[in-house]
Formats: sequence, structure tokens, C-alpha cells
Amino acid sequence: MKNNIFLTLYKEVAQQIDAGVLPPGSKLPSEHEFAATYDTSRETVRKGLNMLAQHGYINKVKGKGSFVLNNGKLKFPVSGLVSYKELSERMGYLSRTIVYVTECVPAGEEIARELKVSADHLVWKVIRAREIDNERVILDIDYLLADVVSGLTKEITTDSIYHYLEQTLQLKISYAEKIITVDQVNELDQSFMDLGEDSHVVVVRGYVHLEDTTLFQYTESRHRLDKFQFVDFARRIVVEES
Amino acid sequence: MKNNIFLTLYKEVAQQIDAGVLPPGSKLPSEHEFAATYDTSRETVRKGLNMLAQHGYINKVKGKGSFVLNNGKLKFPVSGLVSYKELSERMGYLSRTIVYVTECVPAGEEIARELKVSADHLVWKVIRAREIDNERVILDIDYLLADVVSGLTKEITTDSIYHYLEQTLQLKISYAEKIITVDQVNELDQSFMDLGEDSHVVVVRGYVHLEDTTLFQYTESRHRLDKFQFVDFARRIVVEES
DNA sequence: AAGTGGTCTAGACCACAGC
DNA sequence: CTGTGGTCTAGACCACTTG
Repeated sequence: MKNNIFLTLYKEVAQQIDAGVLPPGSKLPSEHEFAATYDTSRETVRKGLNMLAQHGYINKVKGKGSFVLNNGKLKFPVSGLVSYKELSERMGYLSRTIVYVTECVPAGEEIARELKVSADHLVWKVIRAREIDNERVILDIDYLLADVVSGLTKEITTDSIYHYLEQTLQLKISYAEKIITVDQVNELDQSFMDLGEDSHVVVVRGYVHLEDTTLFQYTESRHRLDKFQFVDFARRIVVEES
Repeated sequence: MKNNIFLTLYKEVAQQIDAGVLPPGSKLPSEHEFAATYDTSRETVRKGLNMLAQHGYINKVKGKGSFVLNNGKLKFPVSGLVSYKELSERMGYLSRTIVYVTECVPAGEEIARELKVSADHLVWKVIRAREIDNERVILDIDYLLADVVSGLTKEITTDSIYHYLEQTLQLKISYAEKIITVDQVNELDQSFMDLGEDSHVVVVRGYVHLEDTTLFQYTESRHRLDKFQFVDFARRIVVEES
């Protein structure tokens, strides 16, 4: 669809790294060479390469070149905005989604506070359990503003809400804040998850915004302790005092 | 020291947002205006603004402009490579570091595996507890390759290892992989932390690399459940299939 | 000295918002 | 139509690494 040269370069190189065509430690063509093969300018090449570096695919060293990093396979839940469906597909897991609730209700006190609307504001409430190896280890509770999202059905929530929002409703999801904490188990957890003796669950709260900064979704993703893992790739950025 | 225009712009605008001079929701000058006031090109301005956007400071909307986001204050342990000292300074916490161990020893089986060296390879082993409100709630266990890092002392580890590495040793820290899980409490935790009845701790494992991709540090940061919080800012990047 | 990535320029054209 | 951000160009100079 799009013609973005730097995104094309990003995708192609990332794919080659994922596929092992470009093995860890190998040296990429120089920016000048990339500019020639993609028939573009060096600045455009650099946009793509910098994106690869930020996502942990490569490492750039001044005077030497760009090199493939070896973390390609360990990318479990890579940091970022990734939905459960994208994740499980990427990992090839034996997983299943069980939809318990898909209804449109008034927000209520607590959720109204999270979504910064009035308590009688209509929201979609979706409760889903994620099953891995026949155990419900993740409980996802989503609240979406009804005046932004319309026509949710159980079929859609079984598949992927994000896909529906972006493809069908053409919503432009821009960014999200996620907060990870460890909370006491509550009644919902005990009803809808297969917990052992655990007294706690990992809770990932997500606040998802549209391009115009509208907060339209609040999510609680509750994970059994032994099945939770979060992987983060971080570059060191030195910001000295001025 | 440096003359980077885009970094200067980033720092200045970020500071103004942090200080509230640029309140949430307010509109930044256009890229053209920034280019004029900083006497630079628009592409250079864009580098700085994109950096602000990636770090959750602003939101850019095509056709409209750049706007300040309101998450400025909630930045607790923001995702990224930030040391404890930088963090606590930023938050103004009443905190203290207790150094239990600063010694140079053979790596041993387990650590050798993490750092991908032989078991008799010499490493610095540092164990520190982080005290907040008179409770030791974080236990940091660091292993650093001795042939990369030299001359560690208790004074240095009380202050900031990172500062020593970057300022004194001139090491160029490039990136890290972090993995967050929840583990069973072990003997070290019970000895050096003020745990309640908790049976688990949050464990943040960090693998820190230099610019030449050398893995030189393995870190375990073990947090009491009720004091752990991780905040992540994530932009949605759509990478369609080709 | 040659090659590499890091920064920057002074334009250009496009897509999108809003009047 | 004007102003905005998104993409791109064809150079330039610098700092760094390597031979």
C-alpha cells in the first residue's frame, strides 16, 4: 500500500534477521551500499537502520558498521504494543481464548475514573481468559468507550479486538501506557483462572490512546505468576545536564 | 560538551514539559518555527521532536501539530536503561543503599552461563540492598567482567556503578535486555531484604552490553511484590505483511 | 588514506487539518 | 488555500576505525 522506503528496508532486513539469512554477528552492508541498492538517499537508509537498532535487531558502531544482534529468538513478549493474538501467533503456542463477557454497560465508579468519563458513560466490557496447555493462565478485562467503538460481538472479541478497531473501524491507535504491578488475587481471578495456591497475580494495566490523544480503552491483563514474563530491550541514552 | 542541535532541543523541551512550563495539551511551535528559533533545518528539529514522541513527552498529529502529553509526572521506573541512583534522584525518594558485598571472585557455574564465560573467569560480585522508608525492599546483585571493569570499591558501589563505568572508565554502555519474572524467594532475599510473609519476589534480570556488543554485566534486581512497579510507554507501530 | 556511521542542510513534494 | 507534519534528496563535514 504505502511506499515508505525506510519502512520497506526495515521490514526486509528484520525479516532476513528473523529468518536467519542474516545471522547474529554478521555485518550489514554499509549505509552507502544500502542507499545504492534501494536507490535512495543515505538519510532514508539511516531511518530504517535506526529503527532496527531501536528494536534490538542490530547494533551500529561508528567507524565499523552495523551488526546483527543475537537476541532474535528470545523475543518473547517484546516490549511494545502487541496484542495477545499477535503474540501467540508469533510463538506458535497451543492457546485458546475463552470469552466470558461481551456487553455494553455503564462504566461505574472505578472504570469511569480510569477512563476519565462519567460513571453512567457507556462502555464495552470484555472479559476473556487465555488458555495455554489447557490452563487459563491469563485473564484479560477490557473496557472500551462505546461512543468510539461500535458493534462489538463475541466473534470479534474471540478473534482480535485490535484487528477490528484498526481494519474495520479505521481507528488510529497511537500509544499506550502500561503499568506492571503485582496484586492480590480477587474474585474474578478465582472464578475465571486456574490458579494454584497463589495469592497474587501480575497485573498489567494498559491505557490506550488514539491519534488525537483520546483515551478510549482501559485494560487489565492479569497473569498467573509462573506464566508471566516481560522482555524489554533498552538502549542507553545519555542525557547530561546542560 | 557536545553540540548536537537535536539533543539540545530534546533536552530543553523535555525540561520545559517536566517543569510544567509547557502544560499537558498545549501545542508546541511548528517544526518550521522550531527550525527558525534554533537556526537549523527542519529535519534536525524533527529528530528532536521524534525523540520526544518516542519517550512519551509529546504526540505528533499530521496536519495539526505537536501536543504535550499529560503523563509527565507518572514516570516512575520508566522503561529504559536507568540506574537506581538516577531513578531515586529523579523521584526525590528517601532512600539509602546498603552495600553487603563488593568482591572479585571466579564466576562459578551459574553466572558463567549467564555471562557466557568460563566458570573460573574473574568477575566482580556486588550485592546491595535499596532501602526506602527504612525497609530494604530491593536487592541488587551485579556481576561484572573483571577484565572489563577494574578497581571497584565499596565507595563506588555505594554511589553509582554506572557513573564510574561511564565517567572514569570511559566505557560505552550501549544496550541491555531485561527480563521480568516472578520467582520464589531464596536465601539471599531472606537474608538481605525485609520481606513479610511473601513467598515470591519480582526479579528483573538485566544483560548489559557495550558498544561492541560485549556482554559485560549480568544483574538481578529483586523487588518486594508491594514495592514493584514498572511503567512502559509504547507507541503503536504498524508493520503490515509485505 | 579510505571507509564507516553521526550530524546537518536547504530545499522538495505529499497527505492531512481547518478555515 | 494555508499550515501542519511525513517523506525524501543530494549533497556536506565530522569523528571514528582500520589498514
